[in-house]
Amino acid sequence: MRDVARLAGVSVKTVSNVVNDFPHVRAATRTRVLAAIDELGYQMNFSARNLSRGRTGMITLAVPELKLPYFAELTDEVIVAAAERGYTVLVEQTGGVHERELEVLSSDRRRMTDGLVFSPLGLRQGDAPRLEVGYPLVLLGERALHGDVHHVSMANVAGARAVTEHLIGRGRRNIALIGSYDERGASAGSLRTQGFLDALGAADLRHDPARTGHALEWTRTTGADAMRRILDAGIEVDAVFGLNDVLALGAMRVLFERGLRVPDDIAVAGFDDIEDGRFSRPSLTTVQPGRGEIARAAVDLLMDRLSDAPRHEPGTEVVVPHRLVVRESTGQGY
Amino acid sequence: MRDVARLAGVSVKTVSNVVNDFPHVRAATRTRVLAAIDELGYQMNFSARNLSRGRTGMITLAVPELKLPYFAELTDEVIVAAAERGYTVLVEQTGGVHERELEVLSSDRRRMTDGLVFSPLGLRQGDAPRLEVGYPLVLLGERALHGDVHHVSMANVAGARAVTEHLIGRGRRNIALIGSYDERGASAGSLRTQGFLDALGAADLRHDPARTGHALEWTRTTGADAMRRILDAGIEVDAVFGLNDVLALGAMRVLFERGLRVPDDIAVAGFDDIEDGRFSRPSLTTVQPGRGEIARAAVDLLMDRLSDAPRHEPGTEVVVPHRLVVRESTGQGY
DNA sequence: TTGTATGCGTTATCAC
DNA sequence: GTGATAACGCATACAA
Repeated sequence: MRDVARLAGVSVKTVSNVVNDFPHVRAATRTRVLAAIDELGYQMNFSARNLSRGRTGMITLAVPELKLPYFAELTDEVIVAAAERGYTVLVEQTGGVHERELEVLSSDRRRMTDGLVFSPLGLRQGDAPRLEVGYPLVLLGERALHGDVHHVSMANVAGARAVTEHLIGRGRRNIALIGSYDERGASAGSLRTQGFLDALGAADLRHDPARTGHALEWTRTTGADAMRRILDAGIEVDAVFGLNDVLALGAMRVLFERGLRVPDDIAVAGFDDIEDGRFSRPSLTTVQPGRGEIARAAVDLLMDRLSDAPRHEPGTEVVVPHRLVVRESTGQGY
Repeated sequence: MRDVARLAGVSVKTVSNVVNDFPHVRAATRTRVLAAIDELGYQMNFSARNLSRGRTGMITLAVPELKLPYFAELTDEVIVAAAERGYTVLVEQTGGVHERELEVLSSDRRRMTDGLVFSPLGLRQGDAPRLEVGYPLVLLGERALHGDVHHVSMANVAGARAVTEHLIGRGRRNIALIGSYDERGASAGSLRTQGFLDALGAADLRHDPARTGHALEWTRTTGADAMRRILDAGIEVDAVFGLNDVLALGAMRVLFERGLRVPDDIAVAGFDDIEDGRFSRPSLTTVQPGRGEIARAAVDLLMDRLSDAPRHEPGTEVVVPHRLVVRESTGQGY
């Protein structure tokens, strides 16, 4: 930059002004500086700028696992949303493991960025104090965890209730629940379970715990395993609600292996609306949680906290509405 | 850090030495410094370190799209491999668009990191000069593009040939090819197409171009579209080779919609071994390209180029072996 | 509108 | 082994 200044016959300050296009620079001067920059092939040093400014222009996104389609699609959208605002995203994978989630909150790597968008899985009530971090943080999930942190949440209860009501409306009475694990707290799992139970209650149905297939991780494999356990127990089942799509897809695979027809014998529904569900056989009924809006809202909230004049109160919560997507897996047969 | 030094009664340099655990620090001094660090809750400023060291400890990974399962899984593994070596990954999405791929090579965002692992899609022969970048670069794909750049490639030709031979071995003679688009160059598409044609040639079979379903993007949607076009043309087909798994899954979905049985009427195979293929109905025969090894090799090569004493020659190529994975979609029926 | 001087927090180069 | 001091390259008061 010093060289550029010399060549253009101006001071470093002026070059800096041009590069950051400050308002008060004479057109002639600017042209001269730009020419010099071009001639010397000058490129700004970000480390120096970051040191001086005290900011990095990067944010961290922490998700359980990138290979889970929901988080891959979410990350995609967060990257795009951040890019629109001139920010770069650094992706962190926690595996949904409690210890590693806490670690992310205070890790060195996190400190290389200006803020964090965090999609936790294993965080518990007792972890609330750990969320008292000294940097901009936006949580993806329910607000129950901590009052002063920005939250972006999806309509977990309402969505699960809607899809369950849909199953009931299709005449199903013995609905298996795949994926439930920790009923306490405000995890997506417990909230969706809540919505599920609400719908059953409203229809005067009781949920037989034997029709619950637990799954610590939410993957196709664990969904398949849970489905197998339920079928092996010999309990009557005429529908399956997977707490997310991959669980449902894993379950559906097992139904196929056991020679059960979907939806004729057993209807299946999931949650998340990942792309696979549109092409599976049969295609999967699900809840579209508004992934795009979530990503955008999260980045917006973080940008707001990063700005020097935040508009949002601490602990702002944005709830994104859901949409029920009915497909073949709960259809009339095919 | 200055405060820490003062509290510990040592110089800044000594604190720096302790933090970077340099060899020559007396144990007593180290303890004292660590105590001071702890008491003051000192945390190092990365921007300052980066400026001083001239490195950032971050690398960029550029992929077409994160929501494509193959790249999601690849990114996952690259992040893990980089983390093992103390590096953080910054993910860039090119959409596979030529212009944006060129842009990534010289973008400001790229310059925030020490190097680039790049998985191009639309890069052409003529772009070779653009790969003459002044920073460590590792390309994922064939070496044809540029001689002096490190490459990590999968066994595209051999893998495609193996899976095609498998289809022929199952008695299939009229194999449709889904996804071929640009036959020139050394893209994954043209190489896999090559392997496909090699296998046919070796079996004295000819490929009817009418059985080729072009697809610019490789997604489930484009795979489905291509399959529809082939079926609508009324050409005889007893097998389908999707140039990757999502194309094959999209095609399989269409076969299902048309009432064709897989594999009885039409066998289907793909390439990539993404997780979906293990749970699809039927499960998908495919080629496992060694994704984990690719990620690790790429990061290793980049680390080597980043080190002050590189062991590898410029233009080193690592070829990762493939493995054929036979599943239901080419089985004996089910 | 533009220039000068100083600070940002570390690492590196020397002496000691 | 440890300390003083100069870069590192840019931003920002403040002065002109």
